[in-house]
Amino acid sequence: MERRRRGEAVVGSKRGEHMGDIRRGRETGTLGKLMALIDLVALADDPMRFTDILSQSDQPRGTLHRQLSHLVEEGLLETDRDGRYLPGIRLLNLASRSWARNEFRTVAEPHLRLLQAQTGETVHLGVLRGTEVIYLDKVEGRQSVRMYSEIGNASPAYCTGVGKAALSALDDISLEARVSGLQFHAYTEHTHRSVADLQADIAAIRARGCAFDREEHENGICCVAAPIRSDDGDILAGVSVTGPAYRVTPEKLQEWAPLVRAAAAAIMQDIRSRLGPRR
Amino acid sequence: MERRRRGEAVVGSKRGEHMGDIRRGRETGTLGKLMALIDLVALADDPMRFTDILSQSDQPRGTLHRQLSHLVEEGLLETDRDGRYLPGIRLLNLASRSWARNEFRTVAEPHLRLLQAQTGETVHLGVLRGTEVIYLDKVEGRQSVRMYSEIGNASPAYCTGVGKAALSALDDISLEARVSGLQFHAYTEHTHRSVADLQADIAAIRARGCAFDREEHENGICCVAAPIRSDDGDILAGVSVTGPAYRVTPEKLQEWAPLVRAAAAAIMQDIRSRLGPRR
DNA sequence: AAATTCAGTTCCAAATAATGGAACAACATG
DNA sequence: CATGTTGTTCCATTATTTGGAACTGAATTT
Repeated sequence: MERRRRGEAVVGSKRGEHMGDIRRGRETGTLGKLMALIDLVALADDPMRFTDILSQSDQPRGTLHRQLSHLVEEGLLETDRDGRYLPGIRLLNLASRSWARNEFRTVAEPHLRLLQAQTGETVHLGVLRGTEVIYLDKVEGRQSVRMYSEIGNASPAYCTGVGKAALSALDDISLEARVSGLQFHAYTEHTHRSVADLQADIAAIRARGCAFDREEHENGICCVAAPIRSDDGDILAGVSVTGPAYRVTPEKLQEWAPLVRAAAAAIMQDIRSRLGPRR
Repeated sequence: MERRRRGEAVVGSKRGEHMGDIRRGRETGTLGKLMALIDLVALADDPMRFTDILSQSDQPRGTLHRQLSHLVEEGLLETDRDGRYLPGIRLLNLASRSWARNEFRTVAEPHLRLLQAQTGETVHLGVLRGTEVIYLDKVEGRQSVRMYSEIGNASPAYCTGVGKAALSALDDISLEARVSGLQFHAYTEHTHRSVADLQADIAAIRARGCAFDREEHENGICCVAAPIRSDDGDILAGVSVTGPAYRVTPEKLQEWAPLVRAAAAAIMQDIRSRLGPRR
């Protein structure tokens, strides 16, 4: 009668907390199963052999084979010379358009640049998606390392400045709904360990108007972030200034807080006028 | 069973003309139809309303509605506040992984940096896909503008240095197969107008070991590029040095040609040793 | 205010594509 | 050579997608 549920049992295992997604309920049929496969391959640390995928997706061999063939055919996956599966460059191509014309990002960009100029440190823009933050943009200073590696990246909301800031813009009920049942991974000794920890922090963030990340996600990295929210609650995001702990001292964080809040406010103002209210 | 490679007949030459819309959808069943929709939305210059999509995909209303719902559900598309469809950020997220762990790109990266340091101009790495080039990486000098906008971008092979270089690494038969029937769009007054033009250029490129682009794609932009090919022909790509015509004079192009060829050679060598022969 | 168009949504029998089991290659490995 | 491992193909069964039509709801016209 009921076919087995896709996704759930399959994808999550690898690295704890991916998929804070809120897509319980609706099924997307064939597409959902294929996306679960893409996720599986894309999230893996190495190219996957057919058998690896077979063991982690509970599809029968024949079915899986056809599914993968279709994905390869469409360029969403590729095979290396050993026949192992990798994410395909078609994804890159689709993403570049998604990025270049993202309205929110476009509107925010000048403010990110200003904030970068004011602080001299790296500025991030990220949107909340479920309980993860996806970085939409990044403006770096002089010592530019690699850019792309961060854009499009998903990180847990509970241990990043942008993520916590965005969460703080939710009302209590929505917040509770999102974070309850969250798995906390101890990235550093400062990472929040429980929902209670997180909620306490978020109360402080609300009072203060900005979030701090003092080496919660990565040792030696600190940031200040402020929440961005559209009036209709459609956009839930954050902007942050990030840098190495030795440069970004607690005093600096305090000093930058107003600037970051101002940037967030300016972005919200621009959203209001440029993107307009719901028509 | 000899499936045909997709892309060939499809590749739009221009931005505006979203390829044959519903390409031969049947190849990958449901997925193919959905991907055609994503393409449609991603290639459009503006968000599309339901009706816009309806008129350009020959699906019945009910079907289209469900398809779009599924795509939105999976985050591949999004709707703005007017209900119009846009590419979704999930694409960005998937792509960032695709990019960060792309073996070829990773291997090439240090050589791109070296070439950038040697010339001081922007260095590109692109792979050939059908008759388009997709840019995999970019290393810029001082006056860094925006990065992401180029990575993942697809451009016609016939009017870009990287594209022509990559094409030159094909044997005559494969080349003929790819470029015959190609539509030539006159981006500038120097853009090739016909297969014959292109083939003549490619003969020269083969003899010379590198390709020039003297304002063929964009006015005021010139480049030198060299082909990259793996022994098994699996990888077909190119590396280039690009800059504004006033800085990148014909003499400079000549001067850099050996450097670009050397970079390409070094990348090929690394591919040979690092990615190893077919196991 | 009623009528008409337009834009989007829902429904369900019929068409079609996906499924899953099993058999089949192709290649290592003991 | 026997045996296991990995990947591929086939096809009756079954589930999913399809497409036409009917419905909503909002804007525009009469």
